[in-house]
Amino acid sequence: MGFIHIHILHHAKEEAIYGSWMLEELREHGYDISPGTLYPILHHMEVDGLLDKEEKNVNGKIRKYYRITTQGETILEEARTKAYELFKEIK
Amino acid sequence: MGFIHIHILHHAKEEAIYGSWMLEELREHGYDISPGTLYPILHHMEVDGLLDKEEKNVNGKIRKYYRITTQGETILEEARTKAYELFKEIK
DNA sequence: ATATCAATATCGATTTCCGATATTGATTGT
DNA sequence: ACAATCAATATCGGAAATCGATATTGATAT
Repeated sequence: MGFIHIHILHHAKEEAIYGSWMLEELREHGYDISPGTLYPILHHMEVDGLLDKEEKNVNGKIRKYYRITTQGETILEEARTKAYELFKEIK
Repeated sequence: MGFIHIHILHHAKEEAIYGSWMLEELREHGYDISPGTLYPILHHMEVDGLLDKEEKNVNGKIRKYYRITTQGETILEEARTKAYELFKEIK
């Protein structure tokens, strides 16, 4: 569970997200993640029951939207707490 | 530059640190880092000029203390700012 | 000398990540 | 109807990071 996972869960809780949007979001915060890293992570998190997938047709293209699950929210809270612990150490 | 690096720089700024102490410190915060990961990182950060090494005899054993360098402080500040950016996103 | 002990170092195996390229699939133009 | 288009997603071989079990170090005590 790295920073990327936490961010995915966080945004997937606020609204439905999709891959390339998430890539752009992370890039804006200085995190250049490769698509070859992100997409497998999204799949894995779906299989693990942290995300729900819904396919939507947007401008004639299929886009896969992910939303957080109840289990994902639990994991997010745990990860948030842990990240905060670490962060307050160094701030 | 992951979280581990930031923590190393942070603690090496406050006081001289050594490998196994750092391992314990991270473990207490739920980060189980392998010695096989940490020691090469310390060496690398020394070569990169972020840490200064000083060997000391403690209870008849040689211990290698690391302190942050001026360059390391610069890097730490940058990393701290970036980490804060990311953290305030998810808090 | 040699046994001891914590700390440090090593290295082959595993896992994770990169990034260039391929694939997908509904729409548009002809 | 069919090919071209385009953004989004998927793939996969290579590179890099990490693991963890084991080896090494070196001053001290016996």
